[in-house]
Amino acid sequence: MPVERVRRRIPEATVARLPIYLRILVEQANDEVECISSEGLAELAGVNAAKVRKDLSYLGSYGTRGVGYEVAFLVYQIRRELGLTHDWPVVIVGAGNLGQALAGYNGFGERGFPVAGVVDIEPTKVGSVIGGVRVRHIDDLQQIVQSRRVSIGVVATPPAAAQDAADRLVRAGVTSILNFAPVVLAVPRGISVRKVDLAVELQILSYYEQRRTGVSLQAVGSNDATRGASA
Amino acid sequence: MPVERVRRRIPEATVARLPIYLRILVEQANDEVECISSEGLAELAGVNAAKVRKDLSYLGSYGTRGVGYEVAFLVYQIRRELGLTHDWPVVIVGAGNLGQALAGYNGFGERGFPVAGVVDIEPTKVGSVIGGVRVRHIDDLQQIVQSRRVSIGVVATPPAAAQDAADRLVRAGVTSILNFAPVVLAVPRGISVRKVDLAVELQILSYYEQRRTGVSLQAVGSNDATRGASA
DNA sequence: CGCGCTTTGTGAACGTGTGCACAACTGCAT
DNA sequence: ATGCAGTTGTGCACACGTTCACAAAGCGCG
Repeated sequence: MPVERVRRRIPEATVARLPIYLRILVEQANDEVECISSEGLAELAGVNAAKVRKDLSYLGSYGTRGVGYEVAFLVYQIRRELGLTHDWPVVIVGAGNLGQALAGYNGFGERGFPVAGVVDIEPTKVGSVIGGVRVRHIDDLQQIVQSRRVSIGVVATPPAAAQDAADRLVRAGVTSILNFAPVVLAVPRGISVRKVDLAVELQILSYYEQRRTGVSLQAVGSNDATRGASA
Repeated sequence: MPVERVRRRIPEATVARLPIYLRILVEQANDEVECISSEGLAELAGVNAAKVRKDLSYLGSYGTRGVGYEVAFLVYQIRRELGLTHDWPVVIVGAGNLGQALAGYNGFGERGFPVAGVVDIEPTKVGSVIGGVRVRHIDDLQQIVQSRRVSIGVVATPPAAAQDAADRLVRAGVTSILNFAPVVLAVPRGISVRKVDLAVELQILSYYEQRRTGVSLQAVGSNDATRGASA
């Protein structure tokens, strides 16, 4: 086997599922489970077993036929592939409702994304402490990004301010943005943007809801959520 | 032309984009724009013009060749298709950080998803008022859902409580769930679930971030976010 | 040591989504 | 009227993602 194989490209759909597998595997490890089959992991992740196997096969052949996958080893491999071997500090722009909730959400830090700073453009918000972090003025953005080596920025501003926030993040040197504002951000080539739009999610649910009650059809859609058989 | 055509199925990918188009079209209407071309809409939405045309064609042939689409009419048609002709009250389970932020976020109500109630299992949280809504005990869930005809529930609890929250929502009569907890929910067939997992989004960004810095490749992935050319 | 049970890894078929390219059509100018 | 410039609607080819189905391979037992 080659010592360090050339970096293979992993399909986007798979990349989006790896974090789910990872979370489940970590839970299993905490429960002292040492080995898991594709079937078992699939059940917990709410997906097809074949999909799990194909997804994991992109990482390499890390399973044992007739046995399954060693949990701890898989955790290590997925972490490695996702670049989670070290922390990624993030900076949050916008100290409103959402920004505060995000800063106060411990899940970020726990999962390797410590909040390096929260900034706002409003002088009245500057100075207050949320989630153990003092809010600073947006003019300090560059300083925070550079001194803390931040490469991920979170936009949690009102819609009208979002593009400006993104521009400032990019200028400060951030190369990935998670956008919570209901706005399509324009960014230079090479900058990754992902967006989370709560209203959009609700509207999608509304579509299927309406469809269900409208006619006697129960075709139900989902992103990649489970439709299990429990209750 | 048939008076009321049988309900055609709209591809999931298209359903996910319609809310984006809708938001942009409403903004355009506010700016007194009366007519827009697929090209123009595509630019604003950060997608391909052919995709816009194909998406809109699922609604029917509502454009005028050589001219474009009448903004107001399109807004009406998309609203109708998404089931946004009436409000969809939502109930939020979990009055922690996130639940409070969601309840206080006006964007929900403005976009047709008024918060019918916030519930928590913790008696100490009950009674406080957030976002103009008084937090009630989770035992009141059924009463809220039925009296206010809620069909959409939002799970904003800690991970360990999420499945229980979902079970209660389903028992109370909710048929769609938006899940913010980092947990794969098991629900009965026929219930729609969508999930928003902040840590997962960050981990996906981490993957591309790592890849970028690791080797000289700039393949950049995104959900359906734009990669515009501005700055 | 060999046999049967289990589970992986993956080729191949299928389904969904994307984007090009162009015919069909509209509206305007002449 | 006629032609021309502009834009839609869509057939088609291709890319991507999912699922099936099965050979290859490990494990344990007699």
